[in-house]
Amino acid sequence: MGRGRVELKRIENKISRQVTFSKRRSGLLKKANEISVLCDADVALIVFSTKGKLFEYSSTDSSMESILERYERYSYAERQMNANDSDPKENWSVEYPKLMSRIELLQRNIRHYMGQDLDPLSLRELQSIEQQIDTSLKRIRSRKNQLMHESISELQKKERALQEQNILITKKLKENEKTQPNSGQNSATFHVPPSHSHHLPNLTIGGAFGGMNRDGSGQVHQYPGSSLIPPWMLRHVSNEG
Amino acid sequence: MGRGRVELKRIENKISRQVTFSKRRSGLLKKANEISVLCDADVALIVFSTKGKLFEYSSTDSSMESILERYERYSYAERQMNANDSDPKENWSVEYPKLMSRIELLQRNIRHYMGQDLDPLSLRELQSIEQQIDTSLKRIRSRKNQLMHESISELQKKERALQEQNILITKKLKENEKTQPNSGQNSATFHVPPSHSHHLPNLTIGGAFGGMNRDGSGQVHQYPGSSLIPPWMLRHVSNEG
DNA sequence: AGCTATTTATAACA
DNA sequence: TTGTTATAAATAGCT
Repeated sequence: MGRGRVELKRIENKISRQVTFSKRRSGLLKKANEISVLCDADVALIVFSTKGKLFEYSSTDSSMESILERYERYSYAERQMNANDSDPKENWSVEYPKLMSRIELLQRNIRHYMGQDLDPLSLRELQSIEQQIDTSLKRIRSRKNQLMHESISELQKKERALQEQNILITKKLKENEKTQPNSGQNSATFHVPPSHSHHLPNLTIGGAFGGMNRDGSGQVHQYPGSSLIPPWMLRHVSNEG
Repeated sequence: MGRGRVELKRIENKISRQVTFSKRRSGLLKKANEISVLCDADVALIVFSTKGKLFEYSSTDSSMESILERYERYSYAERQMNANDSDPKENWSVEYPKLMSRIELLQRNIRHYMGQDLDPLSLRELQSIEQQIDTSLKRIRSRKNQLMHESISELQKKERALQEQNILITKKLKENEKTQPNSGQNSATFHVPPSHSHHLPNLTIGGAFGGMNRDGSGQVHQYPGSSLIPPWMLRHVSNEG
């Protein structure tokens, strides 16, 4: 919608990407709100910009947290559909305080890792946490470096492949011009055998660090024709009512 | 958009509400996908229909869970457990999965803060965690410095007090020796060694602690383990006196 | 931030 | 539901 079609791929120009983000974000939030009001649905929407800034929407009657909890419950139940322990109903008076205290402990831990609520801690404890976090930071940075290196290698590999492909195509082009000197420019344009472009697997360059899909499914949420219904949209689409 | 304006309020007709929900839902999901691809954003969208059916979308490189974790980290301060509800015995089957899923989430978070299980995280998520941890580290170091300052001040105060006491006692001793030169060794009972290393004014320990802010700006990057605190200082001294 | 020319989304209808 | 169509909305490219 706008002056000219837009390809469904990362906008490379930083400025226009940012502008588009701003505009579409407000559009998305608006639509999220509309469907929640019009159709009486609970909606939670979380958006992180490239720079890590958070934008969120949640329908009025349920706060974000309660929707997320509901989601967790839903997906946890789904995940645990198979593996069920012995009926925890029987020993709830043992389990419940246990779980609660565990949760409190974990939360306190996390707050400390986030540098919050440090006042009750002694120097010794602070030092211990400091050391732990310092180690984590090194690990995280190391992993980050690794990912970036991998990404760079991948891109370089693609680059080389493309160059080779270019050479091949150029060679073919010249051969064609020699064998069919009469056909002129047209032959050059159309005579690249399509099979060659398929020699190389999926050379999609564009998304920075693209190919780093880590969700394990290997599914790529990208579809050739933007008019088609993308695969992710088919999930959960079934008769409701 | 469509034939006629639409009021932003709940659609009363059940059928058309459902149709609208279905259409708008796919539209919303599509737009969520578009902004994530076009603008390189991380998006998580959760929609519950009136009947409680779940629909979800999350951008490619981050699974839903990891985006929610990131969200939790971001807005951690605001969240609390609703600890004391009605008797948990009644809705144990509701509470249990909730608690378990929460514990899992918290544990995953903690592992990430400890630099473990980083493999499933995307580059962007790693960066987000890195930033968070870096901030935490600064806060923790700042708090540590504050404690050490307090400790030093406290010690200096005590030192001054002891010095004054020392002088007083010495003076008294001399007076006693003048008025009662016979009593001799009695004074040894009250004798405080006058020459301590603490006599020296301006006890600066460790150097660079001056002007350290609570907010972590002006951070000194000390590495744990290398910057040692004198053992006598390790005990948290706030309650002395 | 505003302003259009266009593209999209979708409400009503079939 | 699914498809079609007339229209309302969203927004891409500029300023």
